[in-house]
Amino acid sequence: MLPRTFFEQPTVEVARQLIGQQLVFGNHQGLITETEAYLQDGDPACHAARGPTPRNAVMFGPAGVSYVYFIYGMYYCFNIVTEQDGYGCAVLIRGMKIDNVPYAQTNGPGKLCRFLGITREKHNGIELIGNPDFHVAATGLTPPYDATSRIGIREGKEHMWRFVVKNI
DNA sequence: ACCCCGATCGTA
DNA sequence: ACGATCGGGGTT
Repeated sequence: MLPRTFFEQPTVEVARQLIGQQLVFGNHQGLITETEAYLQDGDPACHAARGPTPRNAVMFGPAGVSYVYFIYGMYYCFNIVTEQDGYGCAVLIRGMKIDNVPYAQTNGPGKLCRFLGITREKHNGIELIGNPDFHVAATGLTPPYDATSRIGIREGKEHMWRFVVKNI
């Protein structure tokens, strides 16, 4: 299981290194295939860019905790908080490959939450460190990946902070 | 109290 | 490339 110190690293580095690691959620487990980094400072696309609000509060807490938000009136997105306590940064988990599950069901942030059953009501602010039911485990894999602009944002497209495995 | 718009998805 | 969709966050 990845320690808290892993998630306390710079957010872009965490997003990179999460590619190929194993996400465990209840009965389900799979390899993370796509991530995006969101930074408090100098990143207007980040929910925490304008300071703490009820929605983004957990982003400002300790690293290694889940941040789940509701979007477009019908989808949830799952993030893992990064950096030191007090800094509003996180990595959005955009996709994972689960054995015997068609990738089309887990290859987007909304689809992934829908498949796993992740909701803000139940899964926002969950501690992932030392949690056997919900955590990220090291695989030792370092698969090749592409770095691209992030999806669905207006500002901050100049940052290549989306990471996707090359061979799915 | 309310308005606007979004870290999406599916189809064209 | 674009339209559907709609709850709720953020500001009034």
